[in-house]
Amino acid sequence: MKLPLSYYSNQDVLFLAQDLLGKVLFTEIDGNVTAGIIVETEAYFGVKDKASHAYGGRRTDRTETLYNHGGVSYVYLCYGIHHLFNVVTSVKDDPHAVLVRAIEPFMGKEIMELRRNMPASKAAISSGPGSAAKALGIDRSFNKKDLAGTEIWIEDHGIFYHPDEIMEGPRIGVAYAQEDALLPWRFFVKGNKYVSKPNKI
DNA sequence: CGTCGGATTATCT
DNA sequence: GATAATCCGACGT
Repeated sequence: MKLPLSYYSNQDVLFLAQDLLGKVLFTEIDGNVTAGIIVETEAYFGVKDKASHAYGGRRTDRTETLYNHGGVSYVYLCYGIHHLFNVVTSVKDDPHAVLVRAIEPFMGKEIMELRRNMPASKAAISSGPGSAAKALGIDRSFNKKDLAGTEIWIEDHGIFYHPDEIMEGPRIGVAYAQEDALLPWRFFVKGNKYVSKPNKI
């Protein structure tokens, strides 16, 4: 069930960004397990992607996480408020990553409701990368964690979306990346209510 | 329903 | 000192 480390060493981040749709992201914090089905992702294409923190091979204290072998988490603070969770993929020194933008609550919904202070029936509880991370209790202490470990991991529950159900479009909030902002590297499940807006191409 | 702008801080220049 | 892979409450329609 738990995805092996070898899963993340695939060097095709565009494939993995789509393949992660339907996989289930778990966290365990102080004995509290929460999990959500991944329904929206974005691919960040390493050193060649102007929207990537590792564009041009940039290495800083923050981006060093991205240069790990695939299968670790990359969590950073955005706009001073929001924690964004990424899956580092590919091999060591090839800094590809997949941003998890939305999840569908799957386990521990009551805990998510407390963390988000809203009912799980509301799509906003885990729609958008900042909200999804908060629902799962992810903060910067989850940076550089082994995704085959016991604090945060991803399982395959055989949830499969037909290719017709997987939509693609430009990534969100990356206008600064110029021509790379137009690349259709955002993937989401058609019609799923937890997908963040805009949920059309 | 849609649009607008303030929040809040690690990180980089 | 400026920026940022965003969110949410306030307001107008």
